[in-house]
Amino acid sequence: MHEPLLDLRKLRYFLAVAERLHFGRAALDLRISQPALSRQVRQLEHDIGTDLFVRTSREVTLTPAGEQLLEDGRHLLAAARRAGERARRAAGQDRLTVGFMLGVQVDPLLAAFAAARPDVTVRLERLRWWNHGESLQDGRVDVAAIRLPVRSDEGLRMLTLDQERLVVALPAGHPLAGEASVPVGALSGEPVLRYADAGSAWNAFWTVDPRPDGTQPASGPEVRDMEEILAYVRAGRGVAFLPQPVTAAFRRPHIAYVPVSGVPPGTVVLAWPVTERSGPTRDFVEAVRAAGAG
Amino acid sequence: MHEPLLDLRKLRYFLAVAERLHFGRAALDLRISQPALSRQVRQLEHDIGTDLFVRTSREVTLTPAGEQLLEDGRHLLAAARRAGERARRAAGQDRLTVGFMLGVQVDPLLAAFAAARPDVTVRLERLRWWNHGESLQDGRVDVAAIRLPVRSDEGLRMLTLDQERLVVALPAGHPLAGEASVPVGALSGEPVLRYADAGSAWNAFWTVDPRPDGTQPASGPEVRDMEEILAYVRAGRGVAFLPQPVTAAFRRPHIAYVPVSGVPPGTVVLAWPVTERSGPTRDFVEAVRAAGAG
DNA sequence: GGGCATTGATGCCGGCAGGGCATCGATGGC
DNA sequence: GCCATCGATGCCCTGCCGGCATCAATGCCC
Repeated sequence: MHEPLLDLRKLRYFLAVAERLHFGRAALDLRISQPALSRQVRQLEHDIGTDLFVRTSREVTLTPAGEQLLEDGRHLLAAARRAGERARRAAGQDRLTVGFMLGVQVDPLLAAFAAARPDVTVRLERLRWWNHGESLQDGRVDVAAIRLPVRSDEGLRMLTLDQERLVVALPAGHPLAGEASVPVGALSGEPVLRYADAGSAWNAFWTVDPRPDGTQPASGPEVRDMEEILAYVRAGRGVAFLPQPVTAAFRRPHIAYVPVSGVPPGTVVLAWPVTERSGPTRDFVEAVRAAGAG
Repeated sequence: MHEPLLDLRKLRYFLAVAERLHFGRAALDLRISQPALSRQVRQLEHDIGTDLFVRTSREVTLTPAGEQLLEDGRHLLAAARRAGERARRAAGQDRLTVGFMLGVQVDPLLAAFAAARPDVTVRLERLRWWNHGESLQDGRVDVAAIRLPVRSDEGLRMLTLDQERLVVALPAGHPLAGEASVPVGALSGEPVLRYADAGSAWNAFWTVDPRPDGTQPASGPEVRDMEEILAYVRAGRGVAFLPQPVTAAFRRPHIAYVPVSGVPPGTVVLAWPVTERSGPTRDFVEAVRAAGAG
């Protein structure tokens, strides 16, 4: 009884492959494995009833059907996002969704807003560094407390909330693990763990590059998950930098977090789309601004 | 890592509810259970981030967001179907998908076509009485060997292929089970099993109504599945009419199939959309027509 | 006003799809 | 001719979807 209706998730996978003409790269970007992607695309081809790619082990090409679907699929996906956004928008002015990143304290913000607009119901949504832009743009969240950097093309307005000290994750046995703080230059020989598919801006963030003292980060293994980072660190395969507040969520035996000196702090901002969506959004920003001043 | 992207299956479910404002009816129409439907709609509401219905146990109403999504969703779903169709269409003229219903022999048709157009690759797709129209319209199949009736608004051209004798499924212990054939009038007292959500035309088909001898079919339990039919028949709870060729797929102990006399035969037709899609479609029809004449 | 029918929600379970890891096979490049 | 690249395949495991049974809320009717 199952419907062979077009599946937007598979369509999104297809588009990723079609735009890069490369399964491995597309899989990285989609944050799934290459085999999973291959299979999903195959299934899409079966659902539609025609091949979309010509695959050789050296090259991936679009079939005519693929070309057509690349064109239509982009519009379809955009229309789907718009539909969700418009529905949310129609829901009215008595609700507000606030995004936040791990470790960012939102309760003061919520308290300030609740005082100003007790009539508005607030929902919370956890964001990741790689999806905050999309979430704000398509209206899944109205306003979010996130870490810099943000891409300039994301169309966000921002208000600085806080500064976060940077710490380094070291294995407990590391010579520097006991220090009260460690200058970044002392870590220049250590390979730095990086997220596999971060853009250059986020890569710079994770590796603390450039560094005020001119030292260069050594490139370490690529990871895809915080637990992977911790496993590498514990094994002595590398170190990782992260904002101090997130460490609370990842206290582990054999892992030490040591504040890093000689680097600028990270910045937490309140961000919202330039295309202001709801009255509550503006009120939230204003309430936070006022509370910050007071 | 899961995407909260709009899911078209859930959207289709939502539309069914939104148009009927009734979960139970919509579930019947979608051929899933009411609990499953309720949950899918709930999940859609969670994905989008806002309620779509106001539910009381007496009435279901759309929220403003629901109204909006009803409007946009229809277009989105239509666009999705079109996208699939256009992709198939772009695939070119060297492939043809042939639909068929259970029990219809397609090999002569395929043989005739293979002789005429050996260059075309043929795919087969099994159709059901309740989805053949959609499949032909959105191009999932190019041409299909199906049973009448078809709805006149389905925009199909047709060519008669065959006539099928009607048989009745009886429990093996039934007094008429041993007969070589049974007049339809002899069955007028028996409750007739019917599909739960068939339109009136198909309902008439399953119940053999009206009957040439003027007898009236008695209404029996509604079923949703051929196996349910057989279970009912075996239990003596009712009888069911079906075209003789489909019985081959459902031979079972304790079930007897007896030809029915005094009723017109069923008709198998080759059907294709008036908006002729591919050259191969026309060639297929022509090959079948020619073979039928020969 | 109390039983009853209607209707959507919930608990529980089984099957399957989707994703991950390890590995294979094909294809160019050096 | 070896090797690197890259998509496909085998195997497993988890989570989701759907089904059945049942519950809870709400009008209706006598």
